[in-house]
Amino acid sequence: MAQQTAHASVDARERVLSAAAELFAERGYHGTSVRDIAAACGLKPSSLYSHVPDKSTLLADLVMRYLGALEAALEASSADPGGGPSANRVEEMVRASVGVALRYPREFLCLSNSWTYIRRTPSLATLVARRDAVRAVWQRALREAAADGSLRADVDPESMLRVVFAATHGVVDRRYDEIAGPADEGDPAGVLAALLLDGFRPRGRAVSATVRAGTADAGAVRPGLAE
Amino acid sequence: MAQQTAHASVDARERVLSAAAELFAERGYHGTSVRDIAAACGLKPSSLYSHVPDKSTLLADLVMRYLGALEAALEASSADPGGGPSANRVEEMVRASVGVALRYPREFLCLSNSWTYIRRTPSLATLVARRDAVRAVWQRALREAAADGSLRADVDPESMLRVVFAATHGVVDRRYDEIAGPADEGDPAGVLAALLLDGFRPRGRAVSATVRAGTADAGAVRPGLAE
DNA sequence: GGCGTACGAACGATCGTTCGTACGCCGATT
DNA sequence: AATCGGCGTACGAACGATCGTTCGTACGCC
Repeated sequence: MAQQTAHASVDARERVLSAAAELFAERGYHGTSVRDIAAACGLKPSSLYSHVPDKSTLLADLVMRYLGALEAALEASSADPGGGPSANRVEEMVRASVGVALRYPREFLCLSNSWTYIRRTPSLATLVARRDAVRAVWQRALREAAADGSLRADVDPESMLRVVFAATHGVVDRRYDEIAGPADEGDPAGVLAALLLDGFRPRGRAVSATVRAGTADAGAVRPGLAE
Repeated sequence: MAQQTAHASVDARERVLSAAAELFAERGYHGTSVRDIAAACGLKPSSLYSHVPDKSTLLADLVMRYLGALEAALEASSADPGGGPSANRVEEMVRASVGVALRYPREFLCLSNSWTYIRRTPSLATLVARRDAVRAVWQRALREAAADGSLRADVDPESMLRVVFAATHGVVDRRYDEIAGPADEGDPAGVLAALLLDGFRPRGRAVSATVRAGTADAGAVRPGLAE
């Protein structure tokens, strides 16, 4: 029972990564011990080090993976849309980014919550470079949209970018369930994109086809309140 | 040199609280040791326990203090504004909330980042109750505004509230400096309120008097990029 | 003289990590 | 075809460090 076939090798590392992602996302990097991670994938602590060199490297790898997915999604959505106002491209980018964050919620939370705990290693430099590249793509899109008048020009792009990233966090992080109510079960990416681009006030356009209904009247229910 | 006047007592506890707030905000709860806190206020670790019973209580007290300030600010801004669309009240509440977060940034970050680490004590129940009360105030305001048509009705209030809280975090947390660029130095509360209520796209109204200029053309500068 | 504060020393617990060892599988050797 | 060596993996034990916290003591001020 102790030794299994001894060649699950391929996904053994992956299972460690996955368990670490889950725990880091839920309890934070310093709130998770190596022993916790080992237990979560049915291993003893010392066995982890056959697959991973470090606790810190574990975190760095998760962030690296997320950045890869984000870059891929942004590459598609940030391509020049030909005609049309370039604010539409920004809207696509919001949708894409939130989509990636929802597909890799644990890795996203590792990045946004535990980024600063990654040890100062050569791979950190790579991480920083890729992160800055993502930021550059965003800033270019935002400035272009401000320039052609499809985005408001009275607010600097940095502030907009901040709101985009933070709001994405708000959609993904389950800790907001307790303070703001349950997450949207429909199309969170579309809802957020509509909310950010068009604002809370009514406007001509509406969120795609996902008309939210049945929630505005419940009033006293407040689900997910317990703790 | 060791013993000072022995009656700085009144603010001794306050200095401990303040040092803890600073460190918790910067490195997180589990990333901060009691010895770090002690060193930050020129004390030895054991001396802390003359002023504070627990590390966890320290965190709880900081959150409690923030909730108090938030309640006070919300009480003023969530009062019925008489005439006018009730979306204006929501805008006031955003301004007030961001204002409090900027006045107590460290306590705010303790709340948003380390909330889940507070030990299960009687005082946690109080904390949860007050947090839920704040949420109720927000939800009531959002529903009212949706009902009178001054807020869009195709997005549920929970999603809006999420965006408000998360965006507030985005304005306060310095970690966003690295990923989104430097924070707004003007009137962040007003900018965020305008951004959330009216959206990224141009609209008739503009952010109060703080016309942001000189940033939309710099293009290649990207300050605050280093790491 | 007592109260409030600060301290050094030390507690048990847990932290991340290393080491020596054991064992199943696979390719190469005889 | 049988054998063997080594590689990859898992483990128990233990390392030094650091964790949050307690205790006995010393000292200045009312």
